Amino acid sequence: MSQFFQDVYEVVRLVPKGRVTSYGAIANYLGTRMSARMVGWAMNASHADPTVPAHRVVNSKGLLTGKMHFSTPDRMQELLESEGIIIENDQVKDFNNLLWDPARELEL
DNA sequence: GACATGACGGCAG
DNA sequence: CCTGCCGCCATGT
Repeated sequence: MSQFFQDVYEVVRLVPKGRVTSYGAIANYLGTRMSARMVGWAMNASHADPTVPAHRVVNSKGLLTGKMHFSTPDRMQELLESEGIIIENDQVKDFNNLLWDPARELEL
């Protein structure tokens, strides 16, 4: 496993329950900045690591773009709603307020 | 080795 | 508000 994966997983695991983060936020925090694709790629491999709350990772608009990669397409929404997050039309409601940006939250 | 693709993001039109 | 294009880096054909 590359250090990149471990880093991504670690950051995702730090996301508090009931909060979400975005690929771009993680990419920015890791330094890959604009290469959010790599974060998505890393998440694709997160299947091997169940300790990674991948459902808390959405795209910059709060859309559950990766829900299709879970056991069932509705699994992601289920998990999020069970944490108190409201999903509306495959999108995190009040996303801007729930967003947990490591580059911002961890810097305080 | 070239070309297409992807859990993305930002900017231009 | 919606579309299209480019950048990014690894993977599959």
